Amino acid sequence: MIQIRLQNTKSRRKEVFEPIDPANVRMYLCGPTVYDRAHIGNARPVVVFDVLFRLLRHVYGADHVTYVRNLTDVDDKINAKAAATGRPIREITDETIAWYHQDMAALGALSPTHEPRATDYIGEMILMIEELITSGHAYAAQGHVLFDVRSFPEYGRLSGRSVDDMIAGARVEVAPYKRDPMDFVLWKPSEAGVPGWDSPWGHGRPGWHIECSAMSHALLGAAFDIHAGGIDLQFPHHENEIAQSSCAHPGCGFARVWMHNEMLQVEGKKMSKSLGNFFTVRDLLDQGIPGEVIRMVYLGTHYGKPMDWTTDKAKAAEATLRKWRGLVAGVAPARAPAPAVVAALADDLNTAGAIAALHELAAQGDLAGLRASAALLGLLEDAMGGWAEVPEVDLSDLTARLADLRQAAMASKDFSAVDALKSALMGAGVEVRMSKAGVELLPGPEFDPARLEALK
RNA sequence: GGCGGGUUGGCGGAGAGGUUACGCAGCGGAUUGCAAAUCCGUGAAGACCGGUUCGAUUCCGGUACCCGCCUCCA
Repeated sequence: MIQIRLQNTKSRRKEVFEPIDPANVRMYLCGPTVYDRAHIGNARPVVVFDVLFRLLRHVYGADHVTYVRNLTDVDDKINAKAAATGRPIREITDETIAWYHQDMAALGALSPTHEPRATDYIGEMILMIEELITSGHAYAAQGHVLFDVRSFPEYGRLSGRSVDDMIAGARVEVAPYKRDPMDFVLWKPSEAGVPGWDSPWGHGRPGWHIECSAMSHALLGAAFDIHAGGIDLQFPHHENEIAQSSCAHPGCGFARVWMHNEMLQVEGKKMSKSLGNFFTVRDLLDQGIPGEVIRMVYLGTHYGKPMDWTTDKAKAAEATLRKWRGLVAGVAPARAPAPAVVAALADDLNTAGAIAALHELAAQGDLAGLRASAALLGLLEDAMGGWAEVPEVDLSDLTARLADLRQAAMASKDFSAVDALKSALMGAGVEVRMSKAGVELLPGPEFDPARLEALK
């Protein structure tokens, strides 16, 4: 059995991964709030932990891994969008979910085993909140239910801070009904026009954090293996999840390993709408950057480090993928990925190291191995290769013409006509290869048939 | 203010206490009418200051700078 080691945010250490049940390895990833297109920062954890999913399936068997990624379809941002556009909430969330599925599929992310929608688990959330009240970890006040952070001594452990530290320097929402400023909302009242459900505390809706606690419990149980997400979620979201789940199901342990990916920048700066460097995945796809290329760029940086999205990287990734796709075309994948690639991924998901190992395979000419290994990273798969296909064109006439011109030039020593045709061909994106053996023309990535017409 | 991450050759980006990362670009060569593609070869690094060590870019401490979270945002 391959030993997987993962950096656990909870212990701040790289630990040997030992599943609770090797026959059912369980992971949970915090998914999107569905009010708008996913931006490229949202997509990083999806791609990174898709590789983890693939690795776990490889090691424990495809039928022995359960991957849950939720869809948050109840949220004030969604409400705001509905109010601003006058559209029904369900229409907005359904549309956004469809976009999300398209965009993540374009990045080669496998579908999770389960994709629960928060609104389908309101009952479970209410039940969990009732348990928390009963056990003294939560209290109702003025239509709200709040989690009592002082009732959970470990609160703050994941993010390495104490409640007192946080209050000292933080801007916290002061509300008269809170016992402690750090107490957070489990349930809040819904005014007219805002989605709400009947509950023991009146008509209302859940707070943000409780959904993940309720859904992970429903689908993965009180204890599971891996909980992942962006580092920005470490506090407060994951901290609050731990508090809720640990108190609702004492002694179960909740998630064993917490994994967090670092943030993404664009050309060295924080991505933000105000800087004008804000991109959705769809923006990049529409610019003609293939999903596989975006994926390759993501995997070129270890997930634990900040990643910089640059157009240079996209170009480099595209060139590499094009080269590899050319090499493996028509080659059947080996039965198993190369040990070096598996070893790199098993070492805390070292995707950059794995890509280096792919380069080695390519250099050694182990194309079957390259293909099988790349698949573990979700690369070089048939389904994603459409972008790299060169158009089928008959260039035999032009090949013959160039060959004849060259033949004549060899005798006359005047190559001007040959060079003229050559540069015209290159201008049309045709790769021109001339050797002693003869002339060869190949459509390149920039191939433009329209420009070729002019040569006829 | 509190918590956390980062700083590696021209660029991107890993591992490892002592032995080539790797890729791109560059340079030299083969090949070519010239190129392209391909192949061979090659220079180049680890923010700064201390400590541990026979030896550190790798471990420890400090400094500087950058970034993130603590607040709706990933």
